[in-house]
Amino acid sequence: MIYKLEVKPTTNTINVLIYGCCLENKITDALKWVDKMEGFGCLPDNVTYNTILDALFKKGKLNEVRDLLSDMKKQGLVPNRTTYNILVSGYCKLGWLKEAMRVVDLMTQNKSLPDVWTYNMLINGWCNAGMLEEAFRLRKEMESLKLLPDVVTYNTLINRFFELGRSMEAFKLIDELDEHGIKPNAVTHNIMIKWYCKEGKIDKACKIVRNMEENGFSPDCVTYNTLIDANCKAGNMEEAFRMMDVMGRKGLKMNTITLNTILHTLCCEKKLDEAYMLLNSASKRGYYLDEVSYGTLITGYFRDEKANRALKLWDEMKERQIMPSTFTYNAMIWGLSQSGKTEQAIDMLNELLQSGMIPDETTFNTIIHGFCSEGQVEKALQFHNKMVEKSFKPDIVTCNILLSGLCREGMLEKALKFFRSWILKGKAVNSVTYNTLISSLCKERRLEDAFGLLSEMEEKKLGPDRYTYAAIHTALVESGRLEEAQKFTSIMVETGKINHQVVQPNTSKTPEEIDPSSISYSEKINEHCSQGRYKDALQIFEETRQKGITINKSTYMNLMNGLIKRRKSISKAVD
DNA sequence: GTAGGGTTAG
Repeated sequence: MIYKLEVKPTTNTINVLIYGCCLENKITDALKWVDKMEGFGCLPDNVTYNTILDALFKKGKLNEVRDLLSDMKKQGLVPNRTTYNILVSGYCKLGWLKEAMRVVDLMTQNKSLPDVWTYNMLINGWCNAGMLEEAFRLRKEMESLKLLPDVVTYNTLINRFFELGRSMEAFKLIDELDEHGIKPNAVTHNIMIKWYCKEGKIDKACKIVRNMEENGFSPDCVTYNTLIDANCKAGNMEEAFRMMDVMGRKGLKMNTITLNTILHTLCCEKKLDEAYMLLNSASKRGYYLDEVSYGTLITGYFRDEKANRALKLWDEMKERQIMPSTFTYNAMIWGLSQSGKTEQAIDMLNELLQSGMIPDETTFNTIIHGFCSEGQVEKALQFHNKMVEKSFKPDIVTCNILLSGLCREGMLEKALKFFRSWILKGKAVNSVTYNTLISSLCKERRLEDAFGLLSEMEEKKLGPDRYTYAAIHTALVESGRLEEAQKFTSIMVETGKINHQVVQPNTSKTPEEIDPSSISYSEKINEHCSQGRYKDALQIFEETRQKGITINKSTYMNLMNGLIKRRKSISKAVD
């Protein structure tokens, strides 16, 4: 007998569904549910709209954010504090801080006063823009409003100091946490772990993991993903594999980020076929692929000069309804211009704009660079001017790209003119800017002009460095001014601008050289992996461990690949 | 376990 359940979904039920859709990046489905609500006799509320607004903003779909906001108002709903905070967060992530501050004004006018969340997002926004003074000013302001900074405020600032390499100040803030009676949390530990990994001090990072456990936090997916990535980047495949294993044993599921880390590592090792196979089998194994997964492989193909494969993958991604971010558009634009297809790259830019996304500095700089590499400096300049009219703000990178393009095409005078007007506008330059011009002047034997720029560079404390040195030294030698060349060298060495480093030959031995039996073990493991018999592969690996035999790097990669693919069966066994 | 902040991948 079949009973028809007389249960009607409520707004809350559907909100949960919508939230789930957004988590899976299926915003179209989420919007369909909003339309279906009325049929179920319920209406969307603030939670409904806020959920989708946040997802849209996170995907950079600004046009759709505006549309949905007006729909919301048509429904008679008034934005609440969370709505405003979503807007603040969205604008901050785009780096549109003026707009973010405007939303704060708006919320104050509408009596939804900013809270600790609002301030934390603003502080993060200003931190990302590199304006720490403003971030600290906001922290003061929040204190005066009796909004006490919390562990998130501290984590934001600590992380930023680490990212800027100002670790002393970061550690000072960690001490300050304690003084204010705020307990560091798992994120605080993860931030420190990331810092040590970045410094190449993986042993210290592991010490923090132990501290973390002593403080009552168990390492989470972020912790392990950080360690896996750091070990992959350092070439410690054995340790990376071990971390993946530990992660699984602790009942933590590898996720998209773990997968993407391995995909990236495979691409770096030029194992593109294996990366592609992993990408294809991953969704069957219960992973969500995202645009990062595709973008990683697309970049891998472009780097390997397989532009057609890259383009095919781009189409495949679109077919799967996975929407590329500006970052991935930039990767496509970069790849196309590297393959001599800068005009096609411009088509990509138009597609980006049509889909309601916002290009960034990298987008424009990549195209300008593309024209320059094709030797079409005039086109690069035209494009630059056209984009400036459309409110593109050229940065130091734009300047350096154009200068190097002009110099390479022998248009040194035009380059110098551009440089002078750039400085007159009060825009920043760096050592790359000076080195570009100095080496071009040197090549044209205009040594006195080069020296002029050299002293200008020194006045601004931008150098000289080893590139400046090489350019000037070569020019002096080639002009037969040997005495000056020698004098120049000694001054550079004495002032510590350059050092005569002796490159140590790499004497480290491969596992095969240490133990010939490692070859046959590696081969056996590889064979099992290629046939999908990961269990057998792991068993042999266990044998090598017990016998103290080292296997080679590429075999570890195969094992890691296998662990990723086995995820579903592991989690089933645990569940 | 219905919405918003800080940490991991390119």
